[in-house]
Amino acid sequence: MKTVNIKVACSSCNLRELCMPVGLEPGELQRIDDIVAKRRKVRRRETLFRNGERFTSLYAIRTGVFKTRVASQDGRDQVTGFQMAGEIIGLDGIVNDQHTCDAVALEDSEVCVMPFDRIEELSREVTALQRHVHQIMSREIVREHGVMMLLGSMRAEERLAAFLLNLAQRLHARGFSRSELVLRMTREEIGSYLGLKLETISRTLSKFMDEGLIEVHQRNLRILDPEALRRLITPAAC
Amino acid sequence: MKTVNIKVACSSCNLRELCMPVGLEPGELQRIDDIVAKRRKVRRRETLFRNGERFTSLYAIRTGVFKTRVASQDGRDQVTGFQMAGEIIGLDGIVNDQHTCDAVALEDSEVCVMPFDRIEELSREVTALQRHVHQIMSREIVREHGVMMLLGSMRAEERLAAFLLNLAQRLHARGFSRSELVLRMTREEIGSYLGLKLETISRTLSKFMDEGLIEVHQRNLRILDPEALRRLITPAAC
DNA sequence: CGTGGTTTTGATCATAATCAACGTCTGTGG
DNA sequence: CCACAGACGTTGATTATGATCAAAACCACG
Repeated sequence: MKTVNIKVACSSCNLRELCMPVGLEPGELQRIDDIVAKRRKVRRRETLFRNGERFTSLYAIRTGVFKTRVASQDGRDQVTGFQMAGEIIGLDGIVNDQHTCDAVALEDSEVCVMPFDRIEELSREVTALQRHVHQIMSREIVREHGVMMLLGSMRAEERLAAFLLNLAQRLHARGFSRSELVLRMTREEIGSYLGLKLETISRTLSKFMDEGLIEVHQRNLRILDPEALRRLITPAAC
Repeated sequence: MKTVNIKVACSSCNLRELCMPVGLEPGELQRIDDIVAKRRKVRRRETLFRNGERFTSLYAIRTGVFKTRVASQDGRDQVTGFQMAGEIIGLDGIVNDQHTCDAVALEDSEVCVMPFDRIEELSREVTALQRHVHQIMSREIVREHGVMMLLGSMRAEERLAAFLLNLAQRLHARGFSRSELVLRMTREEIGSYLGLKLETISRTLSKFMDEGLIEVHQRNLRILDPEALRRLITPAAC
């Protein structure tokens, strides 16, 4: 486990508009700096935490991309999300003081480690932080509602279109291109997330390409016709 | 909107082992009584809150059963959960100060209304309450991971078996029979929750009956062979 | 420059959706 | 209390969607 003890302030972090400090006053911001105990590097394919491990901290992603996955007894597993810079992971561990999923880095990554007892302590004093913690958890619940909608009532093309648009939108919010992106995950991981097999992902991407909606070469993807993708998701929007 | 202002104490509520007061000391319990502003009755088919409504409160279910559902633009909707006595609903509203799903009573029901600003205020002082609020939200996140697993990687029979066992287990925790239960929801609602059509639910129930796993007459259901249902979910558990 | 993981594409199959008809229960008003 | 309408549930026949099986191409990496 690689950790770095150099203290780096949230107040000077370029993610402060996306991450934990959102909406805090300058004075409050300084206090948040204290809860980031340290940083930790996680290399590609390594786990940040695993199902069954003791829960101690939430993690703010500084760089890189993670997937979270849950496993059933018989080995099947389900990707429950892909997380990128500024997003908080580890919330699943709070309820039983142990993690219930694995967090795996999809590329070499770095996270800020925030011991949860420190968060609880500070959020008793800093109202804005308390509110923010509640919002982060609520946002995750709402996101999962969206995934349930996806998995429960959309067809393969709709799921993939929604996935690509969501990815592009989140990357754009982080200063990347609105249309060009690199898939950090395999077709199989996308499939697991969307409840489809990797062959279906591959075929559907090819279909989107034939129709001129996107351009894909390997993991590099360009969205050519975002409006057409959006129409796929909401067909009855006449 | 029917509301009742008679104050009823959590401390004397028969749900105190399941609901908001879990794990609180007697002294803390009294303070929680203060956050239950009032009760509200919701009749069958009526909504407790709707997508788009201003978020003000969390609700603890006292009696009855609810479903929550999200809707896509084009009218399709997805049931995201069924909630019963002692469970807390409304968490989706925290992030944007407005609800993002509908909560519909499946039978005449009653909830305790807990204004969220009061909860936040009190949980700054009562550590056990703060912890509990975090656990409730984390538990919901973990539950939704389970639903994603269900929807993403299980077949119709597995989904329905898991659903029935989960329902029976939760009812049993509330003092009802471990094996006998009344489905408060239609086949269509079960189907929406499980990402299946109502005909598939009906057929699969019939199949379970033919195989002697359950007995169904209308909404009345008896689990005859819980072990066999469990084996359906984890086939490779040899 | 090979080796293994990843991706594409084709052929076939299985599962659940769809379409359709009928049966059954519930609740409401006469 | 009964009759009726409408919602709910069951079952059958057929179809569509995506899974599975298989083979080959491609790429990244050591």
